[in-house]
Amino acid sequence: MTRTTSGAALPKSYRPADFEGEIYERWLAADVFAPDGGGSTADPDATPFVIIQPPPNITGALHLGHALTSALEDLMIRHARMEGRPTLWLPGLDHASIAAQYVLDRRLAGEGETRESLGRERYLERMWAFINATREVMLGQQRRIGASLDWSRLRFTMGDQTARAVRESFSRLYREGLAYRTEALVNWCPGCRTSVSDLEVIPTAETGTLWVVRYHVVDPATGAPSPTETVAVATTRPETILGDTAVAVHPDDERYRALVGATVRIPFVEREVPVLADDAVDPAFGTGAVKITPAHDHTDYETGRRHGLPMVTVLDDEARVSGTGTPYDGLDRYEARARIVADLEARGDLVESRPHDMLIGRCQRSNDVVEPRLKTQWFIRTGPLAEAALTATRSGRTRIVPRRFEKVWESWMTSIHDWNVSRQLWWGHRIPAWYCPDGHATVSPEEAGPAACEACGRPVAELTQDPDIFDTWYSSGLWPFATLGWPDDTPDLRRYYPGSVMETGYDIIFFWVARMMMLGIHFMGDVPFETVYLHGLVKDPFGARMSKTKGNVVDPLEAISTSGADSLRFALINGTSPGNDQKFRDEKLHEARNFANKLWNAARFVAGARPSTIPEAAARQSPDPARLGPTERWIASRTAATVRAVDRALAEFGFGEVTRILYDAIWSEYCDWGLELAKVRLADETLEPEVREATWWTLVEALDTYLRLLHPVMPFVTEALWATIPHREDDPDLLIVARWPQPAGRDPGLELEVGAIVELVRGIRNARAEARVEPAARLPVDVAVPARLAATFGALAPAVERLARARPLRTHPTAATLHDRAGSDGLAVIAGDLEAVVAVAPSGERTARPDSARLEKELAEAERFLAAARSRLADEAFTSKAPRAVVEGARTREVELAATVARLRDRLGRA
RNA sequence: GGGCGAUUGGCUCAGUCGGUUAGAGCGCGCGGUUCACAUCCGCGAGGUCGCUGGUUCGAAUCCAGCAUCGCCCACCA
Repeated sequence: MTRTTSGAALPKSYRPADFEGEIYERWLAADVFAPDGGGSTADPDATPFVIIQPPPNITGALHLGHALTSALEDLMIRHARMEGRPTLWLPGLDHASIAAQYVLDRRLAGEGETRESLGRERYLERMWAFINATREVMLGQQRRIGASLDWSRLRFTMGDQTARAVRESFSRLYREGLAYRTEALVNWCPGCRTSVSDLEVIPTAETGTLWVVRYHVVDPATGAPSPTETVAVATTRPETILGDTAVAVHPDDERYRALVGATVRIPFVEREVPVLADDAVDPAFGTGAVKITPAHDHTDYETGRRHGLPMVTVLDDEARVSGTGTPYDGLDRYEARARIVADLEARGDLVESRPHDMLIGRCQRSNDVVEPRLKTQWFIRTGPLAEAALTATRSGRTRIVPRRFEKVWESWMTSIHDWNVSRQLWWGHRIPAWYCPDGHATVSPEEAGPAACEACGRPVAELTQDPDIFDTWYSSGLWPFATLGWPDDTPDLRRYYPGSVMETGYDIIFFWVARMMMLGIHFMGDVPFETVYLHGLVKDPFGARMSKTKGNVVDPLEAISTSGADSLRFALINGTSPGNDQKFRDEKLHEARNFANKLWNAARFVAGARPSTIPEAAARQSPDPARLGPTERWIASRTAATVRAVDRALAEFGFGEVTRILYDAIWSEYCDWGLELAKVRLADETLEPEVREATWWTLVEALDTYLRLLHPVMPFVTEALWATIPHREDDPDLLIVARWPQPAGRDPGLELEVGAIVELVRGIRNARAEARVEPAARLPVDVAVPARLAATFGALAPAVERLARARPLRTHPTAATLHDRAGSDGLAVIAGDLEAVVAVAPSGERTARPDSARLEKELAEAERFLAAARSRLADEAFTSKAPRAVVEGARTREVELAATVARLRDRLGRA
């Protein structure tokens, strides 16, 4: 097989839209995404690297958060792939019960239909039609951003495989006593007409009303309510009065001590209920006496259970008053509330009403006010599961990045409640529980249900399946192993479980990460992933959450079409750190696009700079070590430094650091100095052709390395550019499966020497600019070059001539000979121990120096630093206690500064 | 009420296992048709690193307290 450059000239302009799609197709055709794909170059014996991604909801379009997730996960997977590890990143979609039904219901409403009018079967048909239309959109968006997902393993959480896993896992939990069915107070959303988990209830700060209501104490003698003896209670929901079954006070509350044990009459329902003492009552709030509605309030429910109170349900599924035997039956909760308040006032039992700031629980999906209700539902006992999950994080088996979230994790996991998994919806996995007319429940992993009732043996035909479905997060929690074939013992499951990194936003740590951990450990006997990497949220430029209603969303596809997927990826990753939110602005996108453009042009330059002695389709060569000058060695050394820095950042999940390092290295080092210095070498006809060839191969080598390093962040442009440079013998055809660079040796001494010369060039440019020299003018420059820099300076002199526009450039052994020869008319430049004079006026009148202001400033600064260095060195505490290297550094620094100060004073004519 | 995070030049952000002179992009000022790039090049201005105190030879970095903003958790009706 031939390994050659394509030789095709790059288009002049960087236009990502012209090649990104085509490159993705090439990756697909080469079959390089799957760990066992035909184009994989992975070492089959290496430890696989597996990314667990949150499958996006099938209903929505991708937003920037998805784009960030894809960018980060793709970065990790590409890096691991280039390291030669088999990599698995399994794509999928989540069926999102509530979200999907919410969307479809609204659509149906537009057609004058409802869930009920269609019926379960036709409704689900509509749902499948709906999601089949959206799924391609969702998957297409991930392709656009360049995600190298293994499409051969695509999974949907409503697929048959997941359905089996759901039934099997739940049956096991039931048999193990970890799943149980009971009547309990659940969060009921009247809009969605389903229960929701605690996590899906959003506490919302609102100003409501606090009503103080008087209940009449029943006279034990007459059995009638006393007209005068009353107890006042405070409530924000007067309609729940109808469900009151007690009044509670704090046991230590002197005001009410005598009342404990008494009976009060609840208005309207005329129910007689006890006054009892309970620690949960806060004597300082309201009147210090609280009405207890066990069937409609979480706190009251607990109180009710402690005291064995009756639980009276007074609201139906749509939050209408029901079954109270009062005229309020059938009224909506808020209408009933208004009537009840009015009627209380009429009776003279309304003591007061005042505005009250409080937290109201609203449904995450529909925003309706959630109503606690008693329902018979399935729960999962989380205690033992959470304990195992905590053991995993405490032992370090699974670690969380950044670490501060471990604390959040701990506190949540240690105070976790049992998980209500029943949802009164249709779109989702049906709970595999069957009930017989005698009330026995049988849970079966079989789709058709059990053969007969476990308890009484009634045949399945007489059993009825639970109408409810599972909370979406139940199947999501099975994701890391259900997608690999569980409950079957498959090769994939053995090879790719547990996963390496689970990457997601910190906002779903409890929804998803916690559930995967609990279920994964339970069913697989090991954690589902070794590392949890949490990214921050993408906010708008003002720091607000992006939302459709605010109209501040940035569409990733639009960003891609204007700036390219590479730019969007770079923009999202650059300048971010784990777990921290970021504000996204167009400027970030522009910066990223400019960087891609820079890289594009650098590669174009390299391609065009090939010496004519190298054939166009030449095989890749390493530069001949014998022909390398300081320029070439500097480029190689700095490139090696970048490889090490990037490796270090990647090892610490510092992805924002990776982009910063590469941006600086490619732009400020490789382009600004590497290419500029190399240009001079390549154009130098006095050099042997072999030397110029070595220069060019050095540029190719460095460019190759930078393209590899940048590929995980900007896969498209790097792949496109890599195709234009000669490849090594052992390189594959595509960069995506090429090898990650090995760190090469550095040459710190040479880096310092070249660095000094770079500083001199900067100094000369600065002096010229300050003195308003015509930018294009070439001026004679005399430089004093100390012996230790002589060789390097000699080699770089032609470059200094060009970059500092110095002509002629003359060197002198000492500052004394320099000034002797150059006189004192010119602009003085002091850069470390290099000193130069730029001749501005060949025959000038001896007036004030044109550069005295600049030199004075430099002197003042140098003196300030020198004084600081000296005072530090004069401090015995410093010299005795600081590490030797730090003290030595300060000494060196002092010597250098002293020399600089002396030179500057000399130039300024001071002693 | 508990917890977490942020606070660095006009803006957006890096930088903390303490150590030379705190960085970048954008913006700003001056100047540029240098044959890769005006999506560019060169030069420059601009920061007592939120406040107070402590630890230390040395603090943007560690500790304590405070302030402002944001987020998470929590059964004050």
